[in-house]
Amino acid sequence: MAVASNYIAKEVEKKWYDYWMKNGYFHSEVDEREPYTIVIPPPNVTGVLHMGHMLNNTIQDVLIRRARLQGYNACWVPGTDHASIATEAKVVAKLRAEGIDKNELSREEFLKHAWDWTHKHGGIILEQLKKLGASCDWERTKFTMDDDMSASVIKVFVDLYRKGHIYRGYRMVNWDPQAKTTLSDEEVVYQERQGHLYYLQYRIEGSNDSLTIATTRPETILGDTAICINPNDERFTHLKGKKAIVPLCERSVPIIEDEYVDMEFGTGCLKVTPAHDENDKVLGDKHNLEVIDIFHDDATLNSYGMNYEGMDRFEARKEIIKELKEKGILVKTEDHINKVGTSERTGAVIEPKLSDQWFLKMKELAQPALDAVLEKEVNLVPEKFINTYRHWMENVRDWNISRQLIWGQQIPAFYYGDGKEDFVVAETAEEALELARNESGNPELTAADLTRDKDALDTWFSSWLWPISVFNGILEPDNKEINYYYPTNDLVTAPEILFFWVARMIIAGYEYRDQKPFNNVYLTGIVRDKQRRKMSKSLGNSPDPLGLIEAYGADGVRVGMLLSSPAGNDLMFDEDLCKQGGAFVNKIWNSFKLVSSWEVSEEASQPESAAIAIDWYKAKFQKSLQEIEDNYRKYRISDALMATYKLVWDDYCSWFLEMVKPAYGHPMDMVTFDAVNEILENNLKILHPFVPFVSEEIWQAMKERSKEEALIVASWPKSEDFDASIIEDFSVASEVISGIRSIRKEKNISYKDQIELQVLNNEKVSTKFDPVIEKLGNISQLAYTTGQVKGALSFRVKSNDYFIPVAGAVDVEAEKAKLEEELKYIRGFLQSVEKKLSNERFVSGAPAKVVEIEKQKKADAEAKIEAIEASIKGLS
RNA sequence: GGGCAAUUAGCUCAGUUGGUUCAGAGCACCUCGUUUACACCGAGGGGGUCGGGGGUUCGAAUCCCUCAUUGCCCACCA
Repeated sequence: MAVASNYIAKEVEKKWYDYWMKNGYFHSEVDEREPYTIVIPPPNVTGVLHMGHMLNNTIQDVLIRRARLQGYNACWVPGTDHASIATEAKVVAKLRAEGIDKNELSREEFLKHAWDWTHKHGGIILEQLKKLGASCDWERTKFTMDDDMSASVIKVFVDLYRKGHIYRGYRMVNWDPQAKTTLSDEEVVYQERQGHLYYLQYRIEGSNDSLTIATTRPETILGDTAICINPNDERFTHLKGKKAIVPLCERSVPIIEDEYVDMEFGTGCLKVTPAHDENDKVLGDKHNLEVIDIFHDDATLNSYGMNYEGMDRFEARKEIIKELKEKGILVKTEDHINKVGTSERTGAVIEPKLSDQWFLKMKELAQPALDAVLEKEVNLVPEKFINTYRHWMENVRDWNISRQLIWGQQIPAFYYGDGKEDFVVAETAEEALELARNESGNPELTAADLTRDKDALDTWFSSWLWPISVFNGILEPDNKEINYYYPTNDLVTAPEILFFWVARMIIAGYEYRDQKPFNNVYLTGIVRDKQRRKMSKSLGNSPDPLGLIEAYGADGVRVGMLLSSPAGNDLMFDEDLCKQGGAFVNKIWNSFKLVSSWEVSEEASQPESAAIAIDWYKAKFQKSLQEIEDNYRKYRISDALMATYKLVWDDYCSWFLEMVKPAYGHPMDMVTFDAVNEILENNLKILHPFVPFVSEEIWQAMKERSKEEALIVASWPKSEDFDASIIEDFSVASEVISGIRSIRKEKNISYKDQIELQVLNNEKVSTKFDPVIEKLGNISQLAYTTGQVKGALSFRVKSNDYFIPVAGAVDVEAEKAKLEEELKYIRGFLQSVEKKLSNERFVSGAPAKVVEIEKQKKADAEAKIEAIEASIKGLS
């Protein structure tokens, strides 16, 4: 078969991806084989591929391809997430650019725009994954807003409500004023910002006295409903029971006492704003304080803002500071670093806000999920995340699941009256009406009397069902797919979403399947740049993944990603790694070109060197295979790759192929050729998970190949016992060859010129690899000698001396000096061993085995010294 | 403030229960090299008192204490 002379990744990769797709190799159906399942962490439907996805999905593809080769029914379910807040924000921005205000649209109209947007931009990311080589079962592609997925979410909501796990409550929540929705605690990112601490003077009612409080948010004084002091603070005893006047709005508020107040901080006086601070809310509840919310939903001031009404909170802060300064109320200003909560999605500064929201009680639900991880039912890789997981699960707080958004599953709660509690929860409007009639005692209610809750559910409230709902296990809990594929095997994701997603999937798994959702969770690191900065769009430090694939090939990029990514450690991404990956791919390709260039002849007989090489490589392959298997078992993917890399590059290319390479102009014998092809096939199998494209290309181009039609569905090599002694022998032989090389180099003897090699064999053991040494050293004759060879250059391997006669070029003194130096080193070594052995405490304290080893070392050293001394004698 | 990790060659990292092969790998670097696949190559080489200090032990990169530095998570005192 003709083989292209240059490896062009781009053409090759497209060709084989299409071929795999056409033949349905990625597709899985329930059958009698054991399943191996991965569900993809669904990326944002309108997102584009970033380096984190590259890493993540490369690992998943390696795992799934290996499982496929091992004969499992491998199923990798792909899909996307509707990402309610992120997508809705994009749609709102797009509409705004077109001059359309979201608030003027009906729910249905907005949804139509959102779906249009989703259809237009959705799925780009999945197409990008194909370029990477991801062998997902595309026929199973799911979207968290698919009808059945949404139905599952609604069913679960209703079920949890009826079980009493979901409640509606008026709580302090994280409010994103830009998206005008609440966020869960996990969606708030705290950032350190340089701010100020403002000292403000409050008058004491009915006196000329005043007190000073410190605040970082002076605009919130308009919502103050108390001043709080520590009852133990003697500085303020005289203020007890009095009232203070809030500046600007001149409201009279009580001075309350609570030990919560830190006497050391600021002035020891705290202003209490229950509507805008969680801790103040707690104080407010405890002391029955009035709650004054001074903001609109978009964080502009409302009527409590007086003449600042309608002004944005930050603008208002500036103006209020100005006014306070003018009026002499602002006593002083200090720099102060505070942590500001921001929205993970929009970046807006979060405003604590009181509102009616839906919550899921977590404590009880979390227990089985906590136990599962602690008892290693579910393994976290690396294990260090168990601690973090436990800490979170033990302190889990109720989950705010409602969002003031349209894009998402609408909460199935229906209001039938004016009261806060006049609602029912049901999967359908019909059912809701039925329930409402019962609850209200009014059989006259009609569908028109019901109003559905406007809020949508948090996106994670759909993703937490993902491993179940992709197999329709919520709606049809007994269907054959869920029973077959669930629990899945491995989940590969970023540690950032351990709580957002992983923990909640485990919770849902136990609640709805009474079983874990996956056996293992592989937590990848965060992809950072060389300066350890997290890769991000805003920093512009993230390379374009498709550009990398273009430049180095998908195989090259995959190798690059994996070369330095131990589980759980951040990955310092460097494009050079992709370059290295590309070089590896090229090496593989060229080694194949070499093999395919050989002429083969029925008449040729197998050289001894080739037979030995084959025996050796098979043993070496088995040894590496065991290492590789072990690395996979421990999820040390980069180590598995490195072991494969070294086996192929060093052992196969640098040694094996050189050993079996036929002499110039000579054909290769059939026995060797068949063996080389068999070896090549096995190499390709272990390479395939890492470099699927080039390996398939070679597989398909091989002249001699097995019955297996495609590498992607071939069978993983079997582990066998191997002969360790031949590997030992080889390592001696390779040292001998190195010795020959260095002498050739030293004396500038071309490899074209044959040389003689004589061995003074002190152990009287000949090496199996003599024919190999002869071939690779281009030795005309390898002879054994009983004495030192004069007029020759020499080197030593183990206790044997090797001599290469070189006419008139021997520097006896230099040779002698070399040996003397070696002698000196060994004597020093011997001394240290003897010292150890003469130490009574060592001999009696250490295990016999260890003492034995030391004794052996001593004997070896002594033998070596003797041999070298003999050599020196022989020289002169 | 609380908790958890980490600190080994210029870089990224291995080093399982303390003791053969324990000071390693890959890359980078330096020297040399057109030997019939590949310069995305080949052959050699340099480079670390295993963060500092102390302790346990016959013996410590490995166990204990302490200090330093870094990272992450949680909490969020105005």
